[in-house]
Amino acid sequence: MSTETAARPMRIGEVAELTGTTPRTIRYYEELGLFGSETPREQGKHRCYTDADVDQINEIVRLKELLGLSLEQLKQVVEAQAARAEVRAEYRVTEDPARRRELLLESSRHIETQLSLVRGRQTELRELEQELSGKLEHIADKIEALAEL
Amino acid sequence: MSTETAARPMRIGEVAELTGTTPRTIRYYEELGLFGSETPREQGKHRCYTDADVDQINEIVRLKELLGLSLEQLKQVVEAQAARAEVRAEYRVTEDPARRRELLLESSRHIETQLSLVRGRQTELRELEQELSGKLEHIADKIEALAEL
DNA sequence: TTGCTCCTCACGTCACGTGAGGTGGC
DNA sequence: TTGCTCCTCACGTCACGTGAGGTGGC
Repeated sequence: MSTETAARPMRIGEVAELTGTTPRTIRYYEELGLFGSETPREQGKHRCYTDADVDQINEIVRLKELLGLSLEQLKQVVEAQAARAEVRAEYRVTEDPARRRELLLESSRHIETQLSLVRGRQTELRELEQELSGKLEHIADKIEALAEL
Repeated sequence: MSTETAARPMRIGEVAELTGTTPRTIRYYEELGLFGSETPREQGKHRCYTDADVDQINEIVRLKELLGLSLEQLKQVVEAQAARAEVRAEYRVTEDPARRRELLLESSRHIETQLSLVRGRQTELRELEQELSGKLEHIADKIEALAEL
């Protein structure tokens, strides 16, 4: 996603521009716990972000805009992702193929849930598109009929 | 859209169910002027709706949900439609082919604007779908690799 | 040191949700 | 007449916008 070579730290204004949001929105998402301030930052000091944070915010914004998820629902998505990342780290150590398989299957189910939401929206949009192009065609016919007079 | 034979009048609760909204939402849209109460209804009496109102509300809800338009933007869409419907009625009387053509072209432009919004969303959803199915494939590969152990 | 961006309240807004108390119409 | 749905305020909520007044860091 990000083409940065170094993990240059960023401030909130830059992150807002990169994600098409505002500083207020980013602070609000942080307040709701939508992404983690691992390093707890002293009160009053500037927030500091990495490329990974930009990716995270971009994903949140996209799921919100395109699928119409609420921030409460997005929090659950994010928490599920974090939980799987943690377990993944554990299994990388334990090396039990059966449980690794289990974990991978759970990830699949999670992604498939999102995919079905995406496809549902696509279907609705296709229907809307059909209706609109139908209207357009109807108008085109009328214009042609006028030309033949 | 509607399969009713008679134009049976409806009350707000039924309309809410048919459009997947709530009475509150419908009253709010009316308050903002998103659809017209042609017959000005005496204070305190029940609102009365037709199948045409149901269609209108369904369209508003769909544009809002799928394209993410605000109610302010939707009001402009609705007003533009109403304006065109009025002019259309006029031209049905006057019968000037040149002006009819002009009006039809304006309708086309209006619909094309909406179509481009729909297609933009479709592109974004396709990108999201690609990413998600890419992830899914990646996981499937990993599961296969585990099976080969 | 000067500017700019950032900080934290805190109130405003949009799009409704949710009662409270009362009336309409089959 | 009884029930149900509807009515109108009016306050609450979610997802931020928008200042006000002050501090951080290149």
